[in-house]
Amino acid sequence: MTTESPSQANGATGRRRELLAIAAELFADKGFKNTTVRDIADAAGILSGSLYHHFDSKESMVDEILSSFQAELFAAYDEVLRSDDDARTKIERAVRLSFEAIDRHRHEVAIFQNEADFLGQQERFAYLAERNAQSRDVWITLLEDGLRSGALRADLDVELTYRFIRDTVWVAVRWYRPGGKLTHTDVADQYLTILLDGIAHA
Amino acid sequence: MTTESPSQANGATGRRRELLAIAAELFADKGFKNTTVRDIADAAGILSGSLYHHFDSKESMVDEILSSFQAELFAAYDEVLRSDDDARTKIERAVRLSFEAIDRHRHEVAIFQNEADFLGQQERFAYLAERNAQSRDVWITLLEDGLRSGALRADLDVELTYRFIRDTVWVAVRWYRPGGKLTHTDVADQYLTILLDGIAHA
DNA sequence: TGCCCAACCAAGCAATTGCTTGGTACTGTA
DNA sequence: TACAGTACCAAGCAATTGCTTGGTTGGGCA
Repeated sequence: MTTESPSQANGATGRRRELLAIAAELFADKGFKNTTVRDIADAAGILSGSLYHHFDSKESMVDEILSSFQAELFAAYDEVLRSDDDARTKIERAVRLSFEAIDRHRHEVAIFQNEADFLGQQERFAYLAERNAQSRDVWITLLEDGLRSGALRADLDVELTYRFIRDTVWVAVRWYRPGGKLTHTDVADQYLTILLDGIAHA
Repeated sequence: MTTESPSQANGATGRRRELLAIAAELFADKGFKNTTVRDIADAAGILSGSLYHHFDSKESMVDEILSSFQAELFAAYDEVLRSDDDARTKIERAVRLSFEAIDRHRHEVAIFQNEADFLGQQERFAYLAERNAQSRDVWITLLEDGLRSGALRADLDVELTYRFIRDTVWVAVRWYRPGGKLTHTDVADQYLTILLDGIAHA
């Protein structure tokens, strides 16, 4: 069915990685559906048909991009969850970790942000919805721990707070640029200041 | 050029409004590029070619949807700016006004959120970038007034604070559902609490 | 009764889309 | 030197796309 040899079916080839990186940038900039296989091939300096030597389909490209990124991201979340830091520190770490992910994998984050809803309708991408639920579990756990320990104010709506944090953190991928004036740490510092203590004068 | 009679060229026809509402829902759900004229026509119960009796092109549909919404939204911003409320009240009003816009025009907001970057590249949609700059001006003004008056803490990065607020408010369109358990006022209340005073226990 | 006109249909065209097929150039290995 | 395997090209197909064209329907008005 596939033209890959067994030894390379895991995508370890250098050329595969290159092509996936090129595709990821285009998917992030123009959207998955709005990026053609000819766009990708042009950017790679080959003909569109040649892409099918490396990949089964355009879908399998975005699949590989998203699933490998998600695996890495959730490994990081798990480490925070399992640490013995106090509740507030865990929340801080989870926020910093997310901005760092934007810094290191902006294309992947952007694709997930823009295409998850649409792709998630297909069975092949059902794991996207699962990962979303998993992410929610992480945050709800962290926030409820914060409430219990007294680190967070008691009148918070945990579900809404989770949504606000998630939205603000991940949508930053739209404007954050690695190598720009602000580092991901700068952004995380400022956001944590506002999130924890508010913008109003004390 | 167009098949419209002079008396209906402004889009006041009932049928035009219906078709635009149908198109707006589809554009919001599936994306502009990913919605075909046949999708729109099917949802309206007509054939795709019949759409061109009402509109010049698919682009002119999304143009009409976005430009009329933007006009309404910025009229509301202007009213807040020109009021003689204090800085903190103005910020609160601007936030509430935005959640209310999501409640009343979710399709339009969603389209603007998802397609502005892509559409804005075309000259026809240059006004989207202008509106964006205009919105930034409004918020930067409000925040700087807040700093000057002492309502806001002095160590804020105004530009970053603006981005956090803008992102959190508008991305709520992804999960807020009119008629659901939470009203737009509930959401605004909770967000303003967090934004102004933070989530940490005092 | 005759006419107008908004609203729509039926059919199809040209461009673009994802993908397929059969073949070629080059490289490393036995 | 023969062979295997990677990476690619050249050409094109079937489906889908936005949009066009010429014609039909039915209600309102003089």
